[in-house]
Amino acid sequence: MAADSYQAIYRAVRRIPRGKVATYGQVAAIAGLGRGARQVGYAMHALPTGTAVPWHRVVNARGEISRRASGEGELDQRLRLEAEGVRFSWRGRIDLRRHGWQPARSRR
DNA sequence: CGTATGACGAGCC
DNA sequence: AGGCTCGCCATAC
Repeated sequence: MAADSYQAIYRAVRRIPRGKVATYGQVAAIAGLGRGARQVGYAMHALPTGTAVPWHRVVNARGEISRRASGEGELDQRLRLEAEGVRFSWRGRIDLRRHGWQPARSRR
């Protein structure tokens, strides 16, 4: 089984409010992994189909949907986000200034 | 226990 | 601006 780290990551992802997105690095920091952004990606990849975790709200630091082995998931993620009101730019990027989730105690 | 891998990130060319 | 390389670190083999 995957380590508890995954559970911590999923917990962090669940905190992301609807209509907002968080970066892998951000989730990693919240989950206590620090710079384990890659591990977050791993955890997402390990998610089963039909999971309750809002994995689609996790994007990379550029506000784009990360490239994965199976290209299908990318489209699914975009559709889910748009359904929540997240707007994509013509280049397929999300405006993090607008949809980027900012957990309490964090400032910019 | 050592090596390889990867849904990332920041830096350099 | 766009593309390539190196670094971080947990998981898998």
